[in-house]
Amino acid sequence: MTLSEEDYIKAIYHLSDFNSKSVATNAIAEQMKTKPSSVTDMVKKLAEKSLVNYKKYQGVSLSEKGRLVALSIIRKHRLWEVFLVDKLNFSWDEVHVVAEQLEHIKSDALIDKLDAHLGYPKVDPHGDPIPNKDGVFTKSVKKLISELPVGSQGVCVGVNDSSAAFLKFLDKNNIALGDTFKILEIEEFDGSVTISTRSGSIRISKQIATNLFLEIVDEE
Amino acid sequence: MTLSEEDYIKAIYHLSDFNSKSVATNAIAEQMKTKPSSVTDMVKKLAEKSLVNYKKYQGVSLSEKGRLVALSIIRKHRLWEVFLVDKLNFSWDEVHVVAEQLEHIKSDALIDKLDAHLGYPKVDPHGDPIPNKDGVFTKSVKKLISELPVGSQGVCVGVNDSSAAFLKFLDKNNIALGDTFKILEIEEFDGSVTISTRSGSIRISKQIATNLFLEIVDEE
DNA sequence: ACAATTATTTAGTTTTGTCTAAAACTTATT
DNA sequence: AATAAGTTTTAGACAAAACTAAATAATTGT
Repeated sequence: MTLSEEDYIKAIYHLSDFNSKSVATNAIAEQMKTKPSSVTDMVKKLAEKSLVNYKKYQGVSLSEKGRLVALSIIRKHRLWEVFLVDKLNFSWDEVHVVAEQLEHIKSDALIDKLDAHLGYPKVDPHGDPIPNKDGVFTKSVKKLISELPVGSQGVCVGVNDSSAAFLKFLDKNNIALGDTFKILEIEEFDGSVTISTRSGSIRISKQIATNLFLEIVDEE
Repeated sequence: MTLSEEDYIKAIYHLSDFNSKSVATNAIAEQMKTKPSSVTDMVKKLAEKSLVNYKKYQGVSLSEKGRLVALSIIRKHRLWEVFLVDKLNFSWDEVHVVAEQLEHIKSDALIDKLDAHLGYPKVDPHGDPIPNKDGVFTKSVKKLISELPVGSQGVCVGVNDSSAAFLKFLDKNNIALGDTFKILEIEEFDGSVTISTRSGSIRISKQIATNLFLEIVDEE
């Protein structure tokens, strides 16, 4: 597979909502920052290799084979992201660009050994699940802390309120994107929530709980 | 720089004996497994970008700019090799192919952090020196153990005698390519040599000393 | 010194992935 | 149901990096 083919497969997979539903030529063109005519050409080529299902004017969907290719690229991307954050001390938000390059390195042995070296992680630094060798992975959902039951665990991946004041509060309380939290207790009375963080457990108000998103990986 | 351009620069650097001397079109074609006419085209392009000095029919040499590009690629290649062997437990001889891909990843931050993660290694698993950010590196030489004075230190990189018997002997004595040895003592009487290995020190006969190559990095 | 050999370059194609412009098809609107 | 608007495909071209075949320069042997 060429680099360009891999990028198209990945784009189609993302646009089809991680599923196999049909995607429009224009949508792919926009995603890939290219023109619709170029997309048509490439899609024909991918159809030749039976990586996608394609009928003129009817949109494109990944074949099973194509879906597995997409998942293997995503597996590589997310493992490299874990490596960059855990081992090389990159920050949460710097890793994507580099991982976009690393995901194209061709070596099964490399990925197996990297996986082992990282301790077989289940999620990447953004809380997204890492498919295994066979493309099996747990779905994840993004939810506000206030929507979750006691016992849930996930990676903090975003804020609703991006005001300076709120971000300052998070900083003060040692809460950063990429941190893993577990919900320990929910106070009926005022809706405040006790969560465990790396540095012990803290209680956050309902207001804060409705402004912090966690990425939750379903139990398997 | 494109991938192909980087590969040409690297080939020219190797063919010019890690120097800036002139290299023949045919030699490059052979190294790159391509045709001389393709080389001419690419060399013109590299000359445009003043990465090489080129006059028709006169061969090619790297410019200072080109030499620095070559050294930065080699730096990346060798750092990745150290990573693959030290961190991912690849064996000595499997790493080259993978490193050939990894060396093209574009990110200065990545290489800096990788270097730090590896503890700023001076040599790769084959005993070859790793250039620093500015392209400065210590020259290395390959010598038989029997040619070296007491105190020398280097990485075992090859054998003269590749008979099964000799290789079996090495295995039995826990000597493998990629190991670092130091010469502790040379016995005048019979030319036998005491060397330190990972698992203590051993004495090897003159015959063996004349059949094992070490890669020695000059003191700086 | 000149012919023969070898090395190098030129000229013209090929392939991959892109582009523009025009044509063909769908969908939405009235 | 007809047309307008939007989407997708076709046709023809281009740039990068390769190739083949032919032409030209350099080197070597006698």
